[in-house]
Amino acid sequence: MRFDPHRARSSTTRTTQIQAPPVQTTAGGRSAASIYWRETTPVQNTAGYTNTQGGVLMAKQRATITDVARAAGVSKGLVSFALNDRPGVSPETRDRILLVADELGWRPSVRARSLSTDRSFALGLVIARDPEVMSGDPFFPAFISGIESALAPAGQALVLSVVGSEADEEASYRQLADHDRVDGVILTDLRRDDSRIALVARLGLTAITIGHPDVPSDLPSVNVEDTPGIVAAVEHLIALGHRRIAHVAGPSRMLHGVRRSLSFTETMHSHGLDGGLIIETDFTAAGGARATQLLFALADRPTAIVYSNDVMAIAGLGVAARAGLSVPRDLSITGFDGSDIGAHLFPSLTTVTTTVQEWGRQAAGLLLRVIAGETVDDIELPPARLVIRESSAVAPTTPPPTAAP
Amino acid sequence: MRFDPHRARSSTTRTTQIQAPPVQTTAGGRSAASIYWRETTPVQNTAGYTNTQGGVLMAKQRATITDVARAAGVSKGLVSFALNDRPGVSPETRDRILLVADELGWRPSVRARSLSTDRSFALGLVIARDPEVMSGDPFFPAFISGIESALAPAGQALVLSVVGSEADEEASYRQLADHDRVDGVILTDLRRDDSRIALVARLGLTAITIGHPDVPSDLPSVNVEDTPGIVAAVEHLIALGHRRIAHVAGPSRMLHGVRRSLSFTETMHSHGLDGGLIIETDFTAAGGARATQLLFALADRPTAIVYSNDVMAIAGLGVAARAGLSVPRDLSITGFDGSDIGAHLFPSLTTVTTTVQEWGRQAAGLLLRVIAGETVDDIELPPARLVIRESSAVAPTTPPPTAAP
DNA sequence: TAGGTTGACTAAACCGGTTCAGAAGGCAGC
DNA sequence: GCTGCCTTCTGAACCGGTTTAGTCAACCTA
Repeated sequence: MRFDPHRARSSTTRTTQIQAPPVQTTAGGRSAASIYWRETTPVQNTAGYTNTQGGVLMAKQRATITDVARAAGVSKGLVSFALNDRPGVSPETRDRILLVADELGWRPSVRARSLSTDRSFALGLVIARDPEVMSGDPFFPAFISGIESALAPAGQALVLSVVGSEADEEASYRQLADHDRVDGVILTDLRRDDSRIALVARLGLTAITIGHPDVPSDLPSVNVEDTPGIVAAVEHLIALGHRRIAHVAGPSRMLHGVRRSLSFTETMHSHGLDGGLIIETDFTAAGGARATQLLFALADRPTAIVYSNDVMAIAGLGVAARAGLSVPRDLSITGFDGSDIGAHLFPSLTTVTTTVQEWGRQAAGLLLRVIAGETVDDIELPPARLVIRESSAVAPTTPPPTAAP
Repeated sequence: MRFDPHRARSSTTRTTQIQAPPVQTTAGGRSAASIYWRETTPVQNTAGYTNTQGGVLMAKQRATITDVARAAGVSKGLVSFALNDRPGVSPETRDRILLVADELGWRPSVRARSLSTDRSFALGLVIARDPEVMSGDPFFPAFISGIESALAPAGQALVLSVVGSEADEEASYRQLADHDRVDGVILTDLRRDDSRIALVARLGLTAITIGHPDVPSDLPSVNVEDTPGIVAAVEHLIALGHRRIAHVAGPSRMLHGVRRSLSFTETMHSHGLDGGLIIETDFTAAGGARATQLLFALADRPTAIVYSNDVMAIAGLGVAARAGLSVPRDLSITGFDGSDIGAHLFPSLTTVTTTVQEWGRQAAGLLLRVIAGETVDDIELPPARLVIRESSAVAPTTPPPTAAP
């Protein structure tokens, strides 16, 4: 066999010595060395070879398209045609090529394909959240798991980037684009006047958004109506006799935060109530607790609080209990997220739930179609809906204790 | 300009028509079309070109190494040498090449580099958890954010795979390997007799583990001692006078679950107490609630419960409150995770905390060094430590109500 | 002055795919 | 028999890097 520098090179990077000579191993050191065998499928890979050379076990190489071509007695190009279901290949030849490819256990090299087709076969998701906020937030695990369910069958991968600040976020998108890591990105957690809409255009990244941005955007989107959830929560509380209802909102620079606040106010108005009190905070437990304390300090504290996520609502439950208020007797509370834990609290949490996993699945599917060049429509998912549990009940008839003379 | 099929091809995939002719757009349909400009840096990219052809705006192409070579008046190979800091390039030439590369805004193509060097410049993480379990679990967000902090500066990416079952998990690793997506993977959530140790070897994936597997393994690992946290929790409770202490454990097929259970029992024994009661469950809120109910049904119910995660502990607090037990007066509770929300409950949750983000950072760093071929040592991180809050207090002196005649 | 060495550099192969121009052969039509 | 066309297939270019063999001039040594 001819000595091929490349083959040798890639082999040594793919293999390691059976036993590192002691002299190379520093005391206490350890290398990740292990002998392995690149797995091949059914029949023996005729293109593979084994060879010990200088104590190095050569890894069996994966079959390439050239191996398939040689084994099938045709040219590389024809193999490519056959494998990509393109016309110009006779049925018999096509079958033979497919058979041979299968026998050799051939799998296309995503790397080579990427280089020649200028595609990455991967999608990107950049999450810009303080880890502290992300912990306890049930959104991303479910969302990512939904994305995955659409990606894996399509042979695509998800490149995830988690950054703490919005400055790092831009760098992250830039790196994805500069390195051609992904064929498109999913923009989530839209903000007011979100600079990412322009950024992805500048970077040449194909993108879709979760929700409609508030800036002109050509990007397709997957939409979930938050508002029916908030409306339902507020109307539920009003129906229970509550009149002084407060809203603990997420950051107002987040679009969904704004929308929830807005629909909170609108619903209050449409029932002839004043706009209600809105406290803006940051989605963290600490923020939710602080906001709740502020509300309790008011002369006429609200009899109900609509929180814009479950973590803050749970913290609110804690603050209420600590203040000697009984929920729901003295105070009703609603959350937003439908997180699992809410059902197991005492009192269990009335909340708004959405099918986050489905968002992920639909978003990934949509983006894949856009990348494939299809003409797509925006996707509307079932609106958020209210789950009534124990933390909401009829408004107290007596004035709340703190408002008593 | 010569017509170059490849350039034309890649251009059309990278650009879209300024305005899709109405006839191509189905009613209500919308394409993600947008004009963009692949961003280049400082000086005008002399290799770029603009051109309208048949109504299609050609994107400015990114400078390639060939462009740099031409502009610097040297060969491709020499440019590669200069850019990779390899010997054999005169200082003046090197400087000139670097200058030219910078002026052209040249960025190496990760794709081309991947193909020729047989590396992916990415790490993989496969998470096999039911999304329901993952929601509310503060581990992964923090862990991933730690990984990212080590990866981004190194120009590496994280390929994440979230699957629901262990069967899908194997397929996921297989796909990462088959597609050469990553240079290595981080194995977390080790199980008893974990098949992944053998799997990654078979697949030829470089890997590290979080914690020591219970099977022979050559893989380097990042280790965090769980046990001091559990030991501290149990000793804390014993010091408070508790004698009947139960443990609500995670699945026993998970190694960390086993270790926590074991050190629970050992600590009990070493203080002359019986092994305590251990209920195995699944880390979900529902599981934690169920286990707690079981414990309450006992004739001599425990006066303290050590939960192996915070979600279950929080559910336990709910069950206790629902049963009319006051925590910590009638029952002490400890969690495990140090999740944010625990500090804001009433009573706030005594828990065990670890620096999960640091695990991620160290794990990614270690794996990168292994991939780079360095000889590495296992990494030991600071052990978990107990955070005492309000949910644990002196054991009740009177027999618990349910045990009363 | 011939021969050997060194340093800087070029040319070309190579990674593993995709794509296109064109060759070869078969067949129909005139 | 010639032309034209279609189908099937080959050969080669190409994506954008990395790496090696080899060229060439300058310098050193005997």
